[in-house]
Amino acid sequence: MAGTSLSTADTARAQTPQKVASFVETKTTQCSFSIESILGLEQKKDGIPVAKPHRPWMDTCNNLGINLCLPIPVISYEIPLFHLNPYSVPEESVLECEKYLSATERLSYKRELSWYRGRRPRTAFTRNQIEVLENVFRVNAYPGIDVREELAQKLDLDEDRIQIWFQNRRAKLKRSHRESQFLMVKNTFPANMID
Amino acid sequence: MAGTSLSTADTARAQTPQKVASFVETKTTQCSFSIESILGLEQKKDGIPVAKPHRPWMDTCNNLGINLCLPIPVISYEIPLFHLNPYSVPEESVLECEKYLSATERLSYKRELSWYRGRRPRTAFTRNQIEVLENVFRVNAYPGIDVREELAQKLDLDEDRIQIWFQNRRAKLKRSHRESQFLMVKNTFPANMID
DNA sequence: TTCTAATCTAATTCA
DNA sequence: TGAATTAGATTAGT
Repeated sequence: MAGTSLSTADTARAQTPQKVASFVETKTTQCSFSIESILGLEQKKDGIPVAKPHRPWMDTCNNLGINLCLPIPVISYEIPLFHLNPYSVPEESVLECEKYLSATERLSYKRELSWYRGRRPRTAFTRNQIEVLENVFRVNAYPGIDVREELAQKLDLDEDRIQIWFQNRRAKLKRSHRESQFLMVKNTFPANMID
Repeated sequence: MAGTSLSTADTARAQTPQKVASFVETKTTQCSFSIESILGLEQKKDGIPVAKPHRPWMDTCNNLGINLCLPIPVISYEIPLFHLNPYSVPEESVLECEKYLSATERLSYKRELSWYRGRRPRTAFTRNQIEVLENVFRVNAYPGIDVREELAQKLDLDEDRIQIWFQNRRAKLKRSHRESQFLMVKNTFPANMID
């Protein structure tokens, strides 16, 4: 059944199982490592190609009996099956079905599913919320708990969301600064030095 | 240059001067502004309607003198003009020039244009590179920095490209899983229930 | 058109 | 607190 999910491109690539060796041979010049060493590094898990998914939040949630009240019976019936192995299972496979839901149902369903997955549903800030947050950010990129609380109340958001938003906003600012600095340096030199 | 980190989208959002009241009054240490004053500062710029082409990457690039050494003289002449207002520039008009370029010139020009726009030129992985990446992916979908670095060296790619490739590959896997699950659900129930 | 590289952001982990 | 990283959603190039 899983095979049907693979695109033709994937299927085509899957037809060439053991050709890594040939590649390595052609690249003998700088071969101080072997693919085998990499492959050997991670032992597979029942054929599941995931060694270290780094998803700690799954640990605390994969034993909960959630989704008892999903809006659609069909789906509430399926989800417990997904529970068995979160890694090999498409957690959002059901999202495909959303097409057949009303807007309200879809939202509520998405929320349930996200919670089931152990991940906070992605917050969709409104235009106005972003606007206020940006304006505050221009003046103070490190608002204290009091400001955050006040913003939370005014914008009808959890204080946690405010906190996270500012963290990411600062990260974004830093990143852009870094990049512009980098480009600036780059541009002080002729193109043939960088290209 | 902090201002340049804000996209035009941010500017565009600044059009709902709402009352967020004076929450700052409760806090006196960090910031002595009121939200109103902050919002008041951002009453749109001049009369510019600010259309939004959604090019966030421009944030870090629209103030830099790039393309000082374009490979094609004709175009290197043109691009600095675009610089003045990247958002109001009709890219199609630039593409017009392509008709007068050879294939090689066109390619190199496109690359420069991408670079100018602040987007990295799309990397074209070779067959061998894809093959190795796929083989590693089957065993470990979440390679650490060490494996990525090693792959980068072996495949003559930036580590960043490796990282991005695995991200996109995981997304693709998820997508295909999602689809197969959807088909499974669909096949489990009569068509009239979901279609 | 399809596939996918590149980008952006919300969320999370860890030092 | 911030850097690194993940998922997920888009954008856009081939």
